[in-house]
Amino acid sequence: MNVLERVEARLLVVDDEPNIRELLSASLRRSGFEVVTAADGREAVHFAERVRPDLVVLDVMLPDMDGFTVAGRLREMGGQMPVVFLTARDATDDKVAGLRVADDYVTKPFSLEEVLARIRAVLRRTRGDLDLPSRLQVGDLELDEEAHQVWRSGAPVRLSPTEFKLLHYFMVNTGRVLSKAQILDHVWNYDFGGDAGVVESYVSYLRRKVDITEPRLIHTLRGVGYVLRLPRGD
Amino acid sequence: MNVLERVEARLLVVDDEPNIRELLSASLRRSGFEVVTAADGREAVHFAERVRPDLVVLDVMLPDMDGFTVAGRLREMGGQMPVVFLTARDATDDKVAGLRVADDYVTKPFSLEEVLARIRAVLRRTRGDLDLPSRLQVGDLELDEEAHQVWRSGAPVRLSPTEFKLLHYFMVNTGRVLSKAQILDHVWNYDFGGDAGVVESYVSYLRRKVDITEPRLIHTLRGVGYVLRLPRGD
DNA sequence: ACGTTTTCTCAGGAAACGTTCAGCCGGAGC
DNA sequence: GCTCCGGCTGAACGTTTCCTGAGAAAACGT
Repeated sequence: MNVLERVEARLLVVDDEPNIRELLSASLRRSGFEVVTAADGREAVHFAERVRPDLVVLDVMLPDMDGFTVAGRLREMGGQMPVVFLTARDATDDKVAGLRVADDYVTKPFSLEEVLARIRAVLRRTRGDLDLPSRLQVGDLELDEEAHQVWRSGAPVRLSPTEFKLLHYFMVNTGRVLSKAQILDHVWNYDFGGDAGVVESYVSYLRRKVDITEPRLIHTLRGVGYVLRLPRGD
Repeated sequence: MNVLERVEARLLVVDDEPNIRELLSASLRRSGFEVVTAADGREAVHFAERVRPDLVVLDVMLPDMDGFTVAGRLREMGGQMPVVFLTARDATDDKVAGLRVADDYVTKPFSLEEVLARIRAVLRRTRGDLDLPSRLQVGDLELDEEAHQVWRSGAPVRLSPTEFKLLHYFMVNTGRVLSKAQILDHVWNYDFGGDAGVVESYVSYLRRKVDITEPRLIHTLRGVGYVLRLPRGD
């Protein structure tokens, strides 16, 4: 029922920066994953052998060995663990080429929603995991993650990338109150320095595009945050 | 059965200000938690190692080391103790960024109800603790903590943040008489300078919004305080 | 290189909220 | 029955929070 109370899968997170490592593992744990972390390639291989994760989140740049090398070792181990790479946005060509061996990749600085979406998509593909639906629905509002498309009352709605990510975050957390800080942390890149004002703007855009008809789904809770839900009368 | 007679969990409270430390630990003990306190980072790590708390309440600003550093040491210890940070409201950007690795955080000056709510929410998430229900019910009055919503006789009721906190405090203490001073201490921030008159106002607001129908749940005990309960065979 | 889309900031205005206070009410005690 | 006292509530105030439109800068597509 509640995404937060179920272990979706076991993940191995590999990054040498403690901040990124903790940011990711805390957030993934909150989303219901079981998480083991490693700080370099040696540790990564060691833990992968021991805990047999369902998926590995792997930074390309590691102090002791290349991320691709680590990925190779993991493949040699069998068990075909899928890999999601983390890479700098300005990666050089040879690195981009290497990414082809990955099941997916995310560029730094990322947003948590981005990473979560990729992880879920890969798990869906490799495990045929139907517990992770690609289509979300609340009332007559529908969102298809794979098709990257949204409908309200059957009519398609055009959203910008940020608007889409925000709506997706709302729909994954239907019925749960989200503070502006929480939204900022999940939908915007982790290096974003701005304040919560931008969240207000985007909520305003979203309402104009997908919440002009009754019943209203996006509700403001003054001094607390926002929540997406059907009004419950019963 | 009584929340006061059961040890809910073992907590470690870390703050260098003795006032805050005592305020928190006394209140948490009264709520059924087992509490150990520490005044700085060194002590915190030491006690965490010895008593293995289920959760750590950690001030970001400590005399010897940064709260995030302490949190890092705690994670290295394994056992994945969740951390609730305490921070000043006007925290600078880099500190806000650090808060993303926290399981939750509360800004100073806080109210005791706020801290308790966050602690319970985190314990619910990390331990799947169903002894700590997110939904409270007294008669036909219902309150959902997560959804931040209230119903009376099935009909949703809109409450301001203070009204919600006050009702929550009443419902957690159903059947127990609460003095105005007690209510002030728990629901309002600890630096609030006003008098108990504001409690009378808010009880009045609450009655108007959630206690207009029979049977009345909020009762005045002249010269003593208030109590929320079903009338017993009156 | 050009126009378009997207993202973010800012500021005005509107609404909700917190707090105080004064006048009223009703029960308790004399 | 009268007086006190504690409690109730409506009004008023300043403050906070939120919404939205306008605009600048960056990214994007052609």
